[in-house]
Amino acid sequence: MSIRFHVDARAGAARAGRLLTPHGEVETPVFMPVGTAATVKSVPQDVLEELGVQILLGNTYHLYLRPGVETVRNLGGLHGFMAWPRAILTDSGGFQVFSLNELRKVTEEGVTFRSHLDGSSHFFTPESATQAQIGLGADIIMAFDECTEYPADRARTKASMELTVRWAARSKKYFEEHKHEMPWAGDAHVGTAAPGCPEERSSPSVEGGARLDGEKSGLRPEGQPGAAVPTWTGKTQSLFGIIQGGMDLELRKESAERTIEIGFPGYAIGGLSVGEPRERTREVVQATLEHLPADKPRYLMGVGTPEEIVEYASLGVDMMDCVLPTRAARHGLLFTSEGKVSIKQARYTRDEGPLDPNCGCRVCRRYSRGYLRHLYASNEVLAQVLNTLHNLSFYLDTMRRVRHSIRLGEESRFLSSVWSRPKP
RNA sequence: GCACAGGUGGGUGAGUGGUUAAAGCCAACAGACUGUAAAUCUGUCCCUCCUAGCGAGGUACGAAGGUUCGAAUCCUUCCCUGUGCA
Repeated sequence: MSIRFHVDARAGAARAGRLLTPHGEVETPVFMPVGTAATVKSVPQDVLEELGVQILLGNTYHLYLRPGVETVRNLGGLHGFMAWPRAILTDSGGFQVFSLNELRKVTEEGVTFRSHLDGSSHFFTPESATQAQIGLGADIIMAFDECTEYPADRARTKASMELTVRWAARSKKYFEEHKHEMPWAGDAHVGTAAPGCPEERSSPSVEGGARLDGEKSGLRPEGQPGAAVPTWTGKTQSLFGIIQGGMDLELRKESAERTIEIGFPGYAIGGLSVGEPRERTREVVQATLEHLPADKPRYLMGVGTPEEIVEYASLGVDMMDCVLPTRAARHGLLFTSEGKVSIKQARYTRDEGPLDPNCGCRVCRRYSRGYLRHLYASNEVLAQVLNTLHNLSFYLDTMRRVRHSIRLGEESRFLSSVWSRPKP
């Protein structure tokens, strides 16, 4: 078994559940911080654990270019490499097919990319993208897809969606034939336990239940070098399929049906948040969810604002990821219970209050807005660290409220329950 | 005191007779950011007025005079700064 998913509470269309992965349990609905280059920019992994991050996202394209899949594999796979004991999901590089628009060429066989780092040419196919992801060793990996641009006419959307379906089948075929090659498959490749530390314990486990509320994982005793990765003998990765179809509800349905027919342990809704109006996003999400199996995790890729992730969770989405909290933080935009705060503004220069009076995160407990504004204005790296810490805390806290709310069955008061404080 | 080199908008620094209210960078101010080519990007950034525009006036390149149709740019004197020599 690779992953298991249990829905154990519902509130309207929303569901709360548990996703059991080889690297611990993930409570859903979950927000997954993005750590593209094997790092959630500016936050160390142990702090992410303390924040309660249960699963991280990494990016195949970036890691393939640097440091290279073999390097990561040799250092214990992504888990060992970045010393992250909990779950990881890697994106296939499909999104880069979209975002690196200027530097790519798509054919039936695959995509030719020009590296944004040195201009070198690389050819990605469903097979190679899957192979790379197997090498990286994330718990959940994604089929190689084409994220349809917006706007796109029906013909283009249909062609793109069908290409993604064919690629999904190829990704799965390759995966089934090669999944045993993952870095931590079986006993032979279990990370690299720290020398002289044979009793290094496996940390999160399904039975023990990953402690997600701040307890240290005991990943690596202090002063012990070497990546000690939790072992998960006999466990394998899981490959998720991705639904495309642009803004066309029929094509979304067809994409869902054909992707489900191929068969995956989880399904993602891709191709959204690419510039379309927010109402359309909601509409497409809602319509697409109807065609996804209720017993499989549903992952909405690339969203959203705090309000949006709550809304999508209420529609029945189980997993979401977004660069917004981390990137916006680095750019001085902070999400709070009282709305967005652009901490760079002059009005905060002498503000001695906390960033968010209703937030219990380490940043809000300790620092003033005036100080945060100063750090940002002074271009201090700590500004990025603290800002990211807060935004991530806010997102994670929001999702905790969502889960709690669902478990209480507060379907009618779902949103108000989550936004029990002044709404942004 | 003498000899060089300089004095440009909040800072720095281009510009050496005419699309120059004056490049670029920084600062300042505002905005954007949604499966991360992002510690990034965009806009504003002398004053006043309005019909808000590649609009109208005004002020501005140390100071004062001068040459010229026209000067930040050329000339004169003065003031100031740096360096060297006394």
